[in-house]
Parts: sequence; structure tokens; C-alpha cells
Amino acid sequence: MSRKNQRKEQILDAALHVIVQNGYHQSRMDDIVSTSGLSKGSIYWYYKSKKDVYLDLVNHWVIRYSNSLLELPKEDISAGKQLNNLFETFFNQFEKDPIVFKALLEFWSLAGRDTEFNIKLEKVTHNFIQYIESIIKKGVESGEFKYVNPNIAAMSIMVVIEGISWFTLFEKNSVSAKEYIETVFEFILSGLLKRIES
Amino acid sequence: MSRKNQRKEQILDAALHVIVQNGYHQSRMDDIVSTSGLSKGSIYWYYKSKKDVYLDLVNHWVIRYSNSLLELPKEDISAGKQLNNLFETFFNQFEKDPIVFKALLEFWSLAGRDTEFNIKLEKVTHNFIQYIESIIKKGVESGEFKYVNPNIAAMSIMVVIEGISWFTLFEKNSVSAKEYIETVFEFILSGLLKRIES
DNA sequence: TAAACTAAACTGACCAGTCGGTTTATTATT
DNA sequence: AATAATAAACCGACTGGTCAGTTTAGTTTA
Repeated sequence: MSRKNQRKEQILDAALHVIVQNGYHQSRMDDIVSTSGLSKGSIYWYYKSKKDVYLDLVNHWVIRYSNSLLELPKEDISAGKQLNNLFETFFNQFEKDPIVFKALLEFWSLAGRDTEFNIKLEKVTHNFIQYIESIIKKGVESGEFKYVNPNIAAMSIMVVIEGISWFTLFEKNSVSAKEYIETVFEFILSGLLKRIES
Repeated sequence: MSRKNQRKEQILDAALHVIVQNGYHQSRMDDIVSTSGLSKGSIYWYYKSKKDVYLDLVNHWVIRYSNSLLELPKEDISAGKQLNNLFETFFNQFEKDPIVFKALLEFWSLAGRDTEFNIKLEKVTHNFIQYIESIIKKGVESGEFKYVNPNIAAMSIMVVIEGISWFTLFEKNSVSAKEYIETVFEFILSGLLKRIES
């Protein structure tokens, strides 16, 4: 990795921790300075503004998650199993890096009132929904799933998956994220699968 | 209504609009001043701080939604139908006052890092989950639903319902909130109902 | 030697909360 | 009923601190 990218990663890593701790507007550039171990001049060497840093932070994670989706197996696998893999991928991501999901909560909130963040996040969800749609279409065509509107179903699945962010909010959740993911996956699957005819 | 409560409502109404437009940290007391038509002194007569205003805003809506849940029919109605009513109630609430859900997104985000907001929202979700749990337990006992862990199922349902907040984020959603609610309700129901034995 | 930094001081806009003062509503007194 | 007295409600200019972003003067690294 180039020095430039190394530095940027160093800054973004700090920015992630800072935004999770303080939120966007409550985070100071000086927090990023101290967390990253770099100087203020350095941050402004690589990024022209605070917003620039955080927009790039979204980018950074979008690219990561896109890559992990692309690595998932596609052929020779049932649509149901493919959905299962998707749920598992996100659950694993959550276990490994829960704070990313916490940051996401903040970005959703920002997207509600800041055009630039809105556009960025809309792209993300659009891509994600398309990916899920493709699985559902395949399932419907192969006769594995009953007919459902792929777009609506995909949207629902996305919402359910991103709902895992809840689990970053409250300390003593009676339900674990794992149980949650398993349960909603079963709900979704039973809604999609054809009833066994008799 | 007493003058005091009238004034508070006036302030909270302004606060709701302001937080939806600007977010918590980006909202100025002066915004609430100009939106409410009152003076700064008045606001501080009724509330001791900015935070105090917004905490009370959460309270205000919690009480409202609690009341609308309590008005729902309970007896002589199947658990499935009861769940359906719940989904419909929230959908109607969403249609009538979508900005409340947008504000909720902001509060979730706040709850992630502010203890007082966290406690307040934890109470809300706790009550809500208990309400859903009671429906599910009833359904399981009556034999209408297959056995599921009521708590996990309730949590899943809550997340799915609150997911409607998404629809406040992006202008051109390909899916309508109504279609979303109908679809997820079907998913949930098919996951809960006993398969027809043959 | 140019690019990549560091450290620290500085600027200017911004804003929560305060405070001295005014008006309105309520109660007590004659 | 009129007047006085007190309390509640309300006003808005001002203050003191905060912080994004800039600048400067120098140092290190490839």
C-alpha cells in the first residue's frame, strides 16, 4: 500500500473511532488528530475538510463490504443458501467490527438532512438491494421461491439485516445479535419458500 | 389544557420540526425560538436546557404511542390479527406524521452515546417488546402460532416495524412504505403460523 | 529538493445559557 | 369595585467558551 493510502487509512481509522464515540457534529478535528497520532497539518494535507474525511470514511467501508459480497459463492448454490450466506456475512462483520454498525446509525441520521451524505448512502443501499434482488429473482425463476416482488422483498431483507445495528445501542439486550439474525432469517425464508404441497 | 401544558406543547412542536430539519447538535435554541414564536426567555422558563427540551420531546411521543397501543382491541381476536393491527397502527402513524420517525432516527443515534437518551429509549423499546411478546405468547398458547421464543420474535418484529424509518431518508424509493409493511408482515406471519399439516 | 510532515498560535463565526428588566395574571386589601 | 401587591410569564441583548479551518515557521523523509 502506498504511503498516501497508509496515511489515509490511519486517519479514517481514527475518524471511525471518533465518530462512534462522539457523533459527527460532536467530533472535533482535534480528536482525530490525537487519536490518529498525526498532526493537524497532516490531516489537512490529505483532506480538505472535516466533511471530506467522513465522506471518505463511508466510501472506505462501502468498498470493503462490496468486496466481501463479491467474494460470496454464486453458482451451484440454492437461492435460500445464498441468502443464508448473506445473513451470515453481515453477522460476522458485526461480530468482528460492531462499531462500524454504530457509525452507520450516525450516517443514516446524517443522510436525513445532508445532501452529500444522502447521495452517498443512497448509492450504497441501491447496490445492496440490487444484489439481494438478483438472488430473489434467481430463486423465483428456479421455482425455489414462490412469486414475490423482488424489489419489495429485497428492501425488506435489507432493513432486517441493517436492523442488527440496534444491538450496538443497549448494553443488556435480552436477545443476542446471533439469535436475532437466525430468527429473522427463518421468517424471511418461510415467507419466500413455496409451501410444500401435499 | 393548562397554559403551562399549552406552552410546552408549543415548544415541543417547534422542537420536533427543528430536530428533523437540523438534527440535535445542529439545532439552535434560536431555531426553536423562531419556530415556536416564543422568546428565548420563555423557552428557558419551561425547560432548563436544550437537552431537557428534547428529552421531553421523546417522552411526549412515547406517551402518545403508548396510548394508541392501549386502544387496540385485545379480546376476541386472533394473535395474527392482533399483530396485523399493530403493523397497521404504525403504518398509519407513519402516514400521518412521518417526521416523527425521522426524529426517531436521530434519537437512536443519540442513544448510542448519550446515557440519558439511551435510558429513555431503552424504556421505550422494552415496553414495546413486552407488548409484542404478550401477543406472541397468546398465539403460541392458543396453538395458532408454532413455538418460537417470544422475546426473540418480538425483538425481530420491533426492528422490522421501526425499519419503516428508512422511508424518510430517500426521496425516490422504488418501494412504498405500505408495500414494505405488508411484505414484512407476511414474512413474519408465515414464520409464526403453524404449517398446515396434511 | 520537493513532498510530507510537526507544533503551536491565531481568527472569526457560532451559540447555549444568563440576566436585568417588562408585562400579564392572580390574589389580597380597602 | 377599585387599588395595591405579588407572582408568573415573558423578552432579547449580551457573554464566555468552543472549534473548524488557516497560517506560519520550521523539520524530516524518500
